[in-house]
Amino acid sequence: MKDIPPRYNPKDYEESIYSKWEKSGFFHQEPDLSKKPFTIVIPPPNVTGILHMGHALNNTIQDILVRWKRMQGFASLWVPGTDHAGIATQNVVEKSLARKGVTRQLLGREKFVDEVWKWREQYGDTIIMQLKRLGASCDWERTRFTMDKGLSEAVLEAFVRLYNKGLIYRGNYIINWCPRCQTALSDEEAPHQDVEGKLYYILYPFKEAQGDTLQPSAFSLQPGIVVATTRPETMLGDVAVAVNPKDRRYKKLIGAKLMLPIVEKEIEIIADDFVDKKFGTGAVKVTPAHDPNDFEMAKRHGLEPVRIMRPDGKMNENASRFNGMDRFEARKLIVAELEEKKLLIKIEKHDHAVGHCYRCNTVIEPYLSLQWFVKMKPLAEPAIEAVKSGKIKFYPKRWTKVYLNWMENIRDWCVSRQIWWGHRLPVYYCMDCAKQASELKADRDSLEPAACSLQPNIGVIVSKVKPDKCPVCGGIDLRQDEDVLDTWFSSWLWPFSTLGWPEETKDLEYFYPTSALVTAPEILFFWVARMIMSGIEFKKDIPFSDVYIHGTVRDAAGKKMSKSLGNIIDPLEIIDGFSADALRFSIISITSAGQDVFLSKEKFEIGRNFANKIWNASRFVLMNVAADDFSTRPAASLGEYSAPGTSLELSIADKWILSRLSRTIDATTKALKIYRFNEAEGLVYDFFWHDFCDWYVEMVKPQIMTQGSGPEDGGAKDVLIHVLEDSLKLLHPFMPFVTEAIWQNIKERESIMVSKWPEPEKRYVNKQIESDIEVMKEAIVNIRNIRSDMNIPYSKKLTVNIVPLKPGVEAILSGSVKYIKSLAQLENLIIDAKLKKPKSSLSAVTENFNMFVPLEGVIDIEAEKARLFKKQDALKQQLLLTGKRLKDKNFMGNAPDNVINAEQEKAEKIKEQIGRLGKTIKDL
RNA sequence: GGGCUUAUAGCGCAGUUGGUUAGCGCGCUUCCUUGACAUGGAAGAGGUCACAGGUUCGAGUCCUGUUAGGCCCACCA
Repeated sequence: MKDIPPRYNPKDYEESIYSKWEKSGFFHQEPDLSKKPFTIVIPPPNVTGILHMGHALNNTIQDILVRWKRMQGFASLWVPGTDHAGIATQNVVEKSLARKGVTRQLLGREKFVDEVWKWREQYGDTIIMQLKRLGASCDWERTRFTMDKGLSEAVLEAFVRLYNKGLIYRGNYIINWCPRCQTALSDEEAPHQDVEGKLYYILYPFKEAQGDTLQPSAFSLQPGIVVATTRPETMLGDVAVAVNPKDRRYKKLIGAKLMLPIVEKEIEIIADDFVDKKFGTGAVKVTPAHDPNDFEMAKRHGLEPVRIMRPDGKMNENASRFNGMDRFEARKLIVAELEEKKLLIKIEKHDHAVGHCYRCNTVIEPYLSLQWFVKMKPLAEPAIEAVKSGKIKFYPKRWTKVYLNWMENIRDWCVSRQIWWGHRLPVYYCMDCAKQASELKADRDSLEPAACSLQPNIGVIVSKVKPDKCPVCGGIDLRQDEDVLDTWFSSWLWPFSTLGWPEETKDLEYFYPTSALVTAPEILFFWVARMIMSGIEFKKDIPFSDVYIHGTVRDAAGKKMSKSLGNIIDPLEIIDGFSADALRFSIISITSAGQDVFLSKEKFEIGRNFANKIWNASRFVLMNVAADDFSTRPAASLGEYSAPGTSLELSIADKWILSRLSRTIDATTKALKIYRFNEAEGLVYDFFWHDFCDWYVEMVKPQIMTQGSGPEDGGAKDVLIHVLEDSLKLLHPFMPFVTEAIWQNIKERESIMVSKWPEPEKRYVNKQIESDIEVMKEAIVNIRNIRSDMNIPYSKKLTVNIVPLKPGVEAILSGSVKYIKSLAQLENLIIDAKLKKPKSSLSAVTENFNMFVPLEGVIDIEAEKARLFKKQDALKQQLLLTGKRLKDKNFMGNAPDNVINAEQEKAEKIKEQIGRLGKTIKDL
């Protein structure tokens, strides 16, 4: 037997165990027709990312599932990988180039993309390597990247199929534009944030003075109409002012001409139902190129949009003397000018939600531009049905509603991005056709205002490979679209693209649809909903049946962990300081079904302490059971001990722990099935620590340590081995390293990772014995309690008399005399219904029994009495004081009720204590 | 504005379909280095389950309302 240190030192094991698993090929899974598949796909982390606690939680959960299913005999596959994170990665590489004084424009597209690939070669595996430290049992041979050849093929295939089905179109619409990244973003990529803004009230004068009657009655400063806006600079692009047709204040003004200040352009007052009479002044400036509502309104009224900004957020030539100025700078100057001209009526504080770029947090500009969109309604319908019908289930359930609500109000998806890193659109423009249409500009690396009126579909060829010539005119001057696709356009294919789609591979056939998806709520819309739609569209089947959504990891103050807040707890630091098992165990223990997780470093002590407990309990078994026993007395043969007619009857303790084990296996497995990870973990924790260590090991210690191995120990060693092994198996998905370290320590044998998940054994379940043991524990706890009260050390053996009060109790206690004697350190235990209270004895009463502990000769009765009298006197003094206060008119008249109540309660408690002491003294 | 979610011991949280005495971890008090483990063991103190109603034989759990947090969505300029 090896020397086992009394501390579990993770550093001695984690690395070597992981590489052993990897070398043994345990992570790799091929289709295996003799087994059922269990498949999960990793939510592909951003390739620029580093492992944060959200990942740690997410991947721990996935690893628990995969390891559990693997042990249950499933062909358990976990496909890892990363996505290319177009904007984020491009930003990172641009930043590092900037340090060398190089811009991407200087480099040119091709060379820049080369640079990004180089970067990804160097750093792209960081997060994958970090997952290994966590113990993740992914099939690394299958690691995929969204820019891989196969996955890129899938992207083109999907795009072309959707286009041919009429589900992809190109058009001029208001999209979310990030002036810093200089690209369009989807609605999901431009989350709204509340900001403190201002509402500017601006007077637009009538073209001519038209007499007093036409002056708006509420605003008599000058003849004109007052509009309210949060973005005054956009007035340069105004084409009208709109009022509600039912608004009595303005009814007569409809059709009147206004002079747009600063620009000095004539615009008209139009009527539109969209306008809310109650907001602002009830009159809205209409800026179709910079506001989605205004865009729609202008369409209804046949007004041409005027774009006043360039892609970088600076004003353009339509902004006259503000040309070239930053949008916020222009805002200031325009406001100043309006004020000077006395056209600025007032400024109000106005808090509202403004879109921000999810990559760089720049304020989004709603911007009219020519982009590619996916028509979502037709895709959403079957995806809604799949969830409504229960084919796809969310855990916890409540996310179903969130999903359905979003899907039912889904809007088209802008998928083109004006960046270089990503899948270039499989779209080609025929320049000859374009010339004929005269307006088309296939070369659109700058979004000039003229592009607004492009006719979208002339000369457009969508094809996976570049065609030789234009199918319409035969022209050979074809140019590919400069844009790339949204990264999520590749991620949404992940469940099947990683298995080989569009080819019909064996993997795809066997592993698709996958079993479960584990993810954070943040990407429900980005990713989960879209995967469901793409799965049904391209594979004609749902991508997964279960979606488990875990909580968001926050710091102890409830803030989301983020680099900018500096409240990050680095998982790798925790692994180094506490162990991977501690990280895994702790993070699961504080994560109840889908609730957010509040983290602080101390919480990892739970896991570290438990790992150490497992280590030491196992150490005890290993030190007392010969290595041979593990093979010569296999746990599987346990059953025969309890078979009738055998000489080796199991003891009550053995039967009890086997019953508890069996029920723990059952409950744990059930909890895992419904994704209640913390419950499953808690069950094993309680069983192992409190049933097995605190009671069973203590109960069998004497016979294990005094007798040799073999049948004469009454089977306890077999039970000990059996329960330990099953416990380790139950713990393995949660704490893979420590359980494997022990497993390998027991003797040379195969990994616990591929051992069989325990089955509950009905024949061991015995509720009667479980409740009997509770009575025994009650007796022991009561004796210990008296010891504690009287300060009697364990070295002093006691004699205890018990009077059973209920039928059956005598038998129970008589059957466990040896346990009570050893666990409570008794000289003698007398169980007799006719016993009377001996003198100088303390008693305990429960519904099952009366207990007397004679203390004559054990302690110095007189000295103890003296000590208790002294204590009682002190309490009496206290009571007197409290009583005085309660009679004090001054106190009672002035003190608040709660203080008086507290004082009264205190008095009651002291009285009680005095009473108890009095009884003890009398008993002695 | 719509939706979701939370309120249980000093702190952080469990408590599945209503059912004995409401649990766990940390912290606290007292004791113990006993032959697996002080990252441990034993004993203990500590709760009007946010508030107000209601349903029920029975409510921490279900319903309604109130209060206070948190999150997500949303085109009132």
